Amino acid sequence: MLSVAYSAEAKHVTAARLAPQPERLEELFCAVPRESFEAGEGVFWEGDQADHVFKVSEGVLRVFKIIADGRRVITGFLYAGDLVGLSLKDRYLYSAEAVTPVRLRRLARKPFAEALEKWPDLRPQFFARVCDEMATAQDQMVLLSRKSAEERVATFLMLLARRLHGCHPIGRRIHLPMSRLDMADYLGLTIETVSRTITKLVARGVISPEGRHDFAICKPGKLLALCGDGDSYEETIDREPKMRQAIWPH
Amino acid sequence: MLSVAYSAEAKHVTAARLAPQPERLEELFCAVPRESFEAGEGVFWEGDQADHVFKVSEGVLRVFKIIADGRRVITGFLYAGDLVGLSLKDRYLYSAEAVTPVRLRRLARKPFAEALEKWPDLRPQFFARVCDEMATAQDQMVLLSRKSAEERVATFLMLLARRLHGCHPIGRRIHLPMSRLDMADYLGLTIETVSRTITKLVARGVISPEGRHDFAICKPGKLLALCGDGDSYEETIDREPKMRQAIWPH
DNA sequence: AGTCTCTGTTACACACCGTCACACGATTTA
DNA sequence: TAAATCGTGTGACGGTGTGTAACAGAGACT
Repeated sequence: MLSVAYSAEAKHVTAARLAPQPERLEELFCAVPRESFEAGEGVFWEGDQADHVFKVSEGVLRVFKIIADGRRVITGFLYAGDLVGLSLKDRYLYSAEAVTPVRLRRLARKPFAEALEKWPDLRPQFFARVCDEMATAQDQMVLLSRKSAEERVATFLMLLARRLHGCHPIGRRIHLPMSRLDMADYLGLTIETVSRTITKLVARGVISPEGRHDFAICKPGKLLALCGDGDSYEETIDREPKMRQAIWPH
Repeated sequence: MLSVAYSAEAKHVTAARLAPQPERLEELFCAVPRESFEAGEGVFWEGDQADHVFKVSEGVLRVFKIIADGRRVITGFLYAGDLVGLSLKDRYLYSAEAVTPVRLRRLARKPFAEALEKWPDLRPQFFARVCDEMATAQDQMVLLSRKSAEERVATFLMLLARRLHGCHPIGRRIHLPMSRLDMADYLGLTIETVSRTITKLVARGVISPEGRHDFAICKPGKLLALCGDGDSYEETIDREPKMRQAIWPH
C-alpha cells in the first residue's frame, strides 16, 4: 500500500499529491493518511521492529525508555512537524506515547529509504534532522549531568517558549501540555521538585501561572539567566571566577 | 593539502592507496597521513567551523562541552576505530581533546560528503555509525537521569570492559586511561564520589585494583547487576519490589 | 636523598533533592 | 449530595552526593 507511491516511476503516482521530485522531506508523508491517537495511547514500543518513520502533524508525543525497576526517562517531546524514528537501525530505541490527542502520518521505512536513494536533494535535509536530534541529545546530557533543579526547569521553560511554533500565538506565553510527572521524567527530577521549583519561580515573579498548564514569562532575561547556559552577560560577570555557590542570594 | 586526494577524479589519486570503490567507510581515511596529539592537547573546539571528520587510529579522545561557570560535561570517549565529527552541520557541537597520546587521520568534510554521494554502498555504514552514536547518547541520558552513583560507575566499568577491543588482551581486565576527573565529568558526579564509589566496589570484592588505572573484574555478574539495566536475573529477584534502598548491606 | 607537583583518597558538615505524608481542587461515580 | 479518583501543591524529614578540606602516593626534578 504505502510503497505504491515510491516503488513506481513518477508517472505512476496517481493517488498522491506528491510531486515527482519532492523538494522537502516532509512531502514524503503527504501521500499517507493521518492516524489519530488519544492522549496516553502508545504509538510504538522500545524493542519493536522499527518498520516505520512518523511525522507528527498535530499534538505532542513523548519518547521514553524504561529501566529495570520501573524508572522512566523521557528523552524528548515531539511537536507538530517533527519526525520520529529517523536515527534507528532495526529496532526502536525507545517507546512513543501521545501526550495530547495526536495525529500523525506513518511511512514505511523501506519507501522512505528508497526515496532518499532516489532523490539526493532530500539527503541533506534528512541529515540536518538527524543532526538536530543529536544536538538536542547533547544539550539534554548537559542538563542532566550538571544543571541544578532550578536550571533544569528554567531551561525547559525556555525551550518550550522558543518552540512556540504553531501552538500559541504570543511569544511570552508558555503552554505545558504534559503532566508534572512527564516533566520530572524528562528533567531527571521528581514531581515534587518540579512543583516546588515552579512555585519558587512564580514567587520571584519570573513567571506567572495562568492555570495549571499555562504560564506567562514576566522576566525573560531572568529566566534566560537561570538556564545556566551562560547566554547572558550578567551571569558571567557577576560570578566570582570558578566559584559555584548557591545561585540565589536569599 | 589534504583535499588533493579527493578534489580530483579517481585517476588522479596517486599518493593514496585508496581503491576507486572503497568497500568500507574507514578506507576513506587511509589516504591521509596520521597526525599526532599529546595527552591533553586539543583537536578541535566547540563552535569551530566543522571542516573535518576524524578517525581515531590510536589512543583515546574525550569529547566535551563547557557551560557558563566552567562546568564541564564529557559526552563521550572515543577509541581507536571510532569516527569523530560525523553528525554535525556547520559547527562542532563539542570540543575534543586527547586523553592519551593520540594518532588520528583527518579528512576534510567536503571530500567525505562527496565520497558518500559517489558511492552509495558507504551510506548505510555511515548511517549505522550515526545511529550508534545516537543510541549511546540515549543510554547516557538514562544514566545521567536516573542512575545512582554506584550504578553509574558500574555501568562505566562494564562499558569499558566490553569495549576492550584492541586495548588490552584479556576480558576481565579494565584499563581506565582517563583521570578520575574525566570519569566524574562523564558520569555527572564529582571526583570524590567516583573515588568513594570505586573504593566501595573494591571493598566488596567486585573489582580489585591493579594500580591507579587498572582493575580486574572479580565478580562480573555482580558488576552487571549493579548497572541497574535489568540485564541480569539476580537483580530482579533479589530486590524487594519497587524498593530502592541503600544498595550495600555493609 | 629531598622537594614539588599532580592525582587520587579519605573525612566530615551540609545542601539539595528525594521520600513520605497529607491537603486541595477538579472531575467522575454512586 | 457524598465518595472516589486523579493530578497537583506543600510540608517535614532524611539520605545521597557535594564542597572543602587535609592527607597519601607517584613521578619528575634538582
